[in-house]
Amino acid sequence: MPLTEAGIYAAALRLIDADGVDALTMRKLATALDANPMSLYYHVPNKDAVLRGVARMVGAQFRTVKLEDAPWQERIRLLATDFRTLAHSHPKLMGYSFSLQSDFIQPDDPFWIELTAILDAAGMPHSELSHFTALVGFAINGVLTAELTGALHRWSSLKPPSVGEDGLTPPGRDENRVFRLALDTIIMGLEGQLAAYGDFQGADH
Amino acid sequence: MPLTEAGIYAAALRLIDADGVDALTMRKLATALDANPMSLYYHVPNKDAVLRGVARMVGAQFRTVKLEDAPWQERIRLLATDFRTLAHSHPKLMGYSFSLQSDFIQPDDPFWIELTAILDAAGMPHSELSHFTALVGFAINGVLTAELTGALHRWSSLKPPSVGEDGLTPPGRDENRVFRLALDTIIMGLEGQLAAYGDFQGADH
DNA sequence: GTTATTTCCATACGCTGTACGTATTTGATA
DNA sequence: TATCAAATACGTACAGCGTATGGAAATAAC
Repeated sequence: MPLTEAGIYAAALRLIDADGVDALTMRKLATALDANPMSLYYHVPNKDAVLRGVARMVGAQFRTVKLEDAPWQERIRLLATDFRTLAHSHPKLMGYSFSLQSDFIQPDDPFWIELTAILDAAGMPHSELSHFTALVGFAINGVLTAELTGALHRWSSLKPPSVGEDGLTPPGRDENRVFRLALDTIIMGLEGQLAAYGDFQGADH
Repeated sequence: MPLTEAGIYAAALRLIDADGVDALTMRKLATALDANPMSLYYHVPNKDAVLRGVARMVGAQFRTVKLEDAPWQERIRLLATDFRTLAHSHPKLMGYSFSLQSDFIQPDDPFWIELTAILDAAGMPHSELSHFTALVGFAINGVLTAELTGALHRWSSLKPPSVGEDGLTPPGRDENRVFRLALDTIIMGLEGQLAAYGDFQGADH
């Protein structure tokens, strides 16, 4: 099978999923493709481009069910959990990609388009739409990244230094709960913001 | 001047601030310290430890004014903007540190302690305290990281694909505004959550 | 002065990304 | 089918990386 750009990205993704981003090497990648290391460079300018390409590829693969009739809160919840599922299927990549150059998601990717559409449908003023889209997207990404690196679990099961001794961390899937909590909190915040804009518009007109 | 662990971290921080994390090399670091590369290894186990050490060092240096009397909303705002200032003074480090291993901030660092105290003072139930502390911290971190990598600016000044044509992005300091917006939204969300717990408690007792 | 301990360094190894030049394969044209 | 040009693949080589290992130099203790 001949070398292709997409094939290189796919093989790189497999290696990253298996051993992490740091373990990815042009030589290992070539071996996995049964080729010479230098052969890759005809299809790809350098290693950085491979990583960006893999990130772009995964981000673009994202699909979500569109529920145009459901209330926007529900649509955001669904979008976020779908995105979370995607991130969970490539955790090693996500950790790298989000924080280091943050082009895991591109403006023309389904995630962004849908999030923009949802906030628009929620009644967000157009002048603020991109701001809030960015804000919500990156806040979710922050929590999600923390979850994937294990940080969220470590922190959220932390005893406050000198507060209470009661309430031992209950067993069970804690991270699901914290992510949901984050989502609910952001959504509540959005509701507040939208209400404020509504009031303003109501008072103005 | 003899080599010390703290001195190594300090020099590494200077190099990172100047040229970025990727450009940091044990050899360059040694040169900056006027020493042999291998001499560093007596004080530090390996390069990864250097990066973690630098991150820890900066995170621990964080200081904020404590306004115990102010309303918790104001205290969070202050804490977050103080943290943002710190992050802005070492942007290259922040981008790496947060997303890759996320121990920029440790549980015993002032940032975390103060954030926990604020949420506690706000009336957050102790059983949820660490969850919400983590959630708020990582959401803020997400937005902040996006700001430092330039992603926040790129995204928030993005025209929605097929929505409106009016409302050209006004000039001026846009990022300040988006960060503030994120903060306000999260705070509003917290208010909603706290109100819900309050209602529950009121109905229960 | 002698010894013990801490601190530093010289050499060297395996590995990395990739510049550069060349071989090989493929496809078109005659 | 023979010829040639373009597309694709590879071999060699180099500078730089992190750091294992063992010995030198400096410092402290007696």
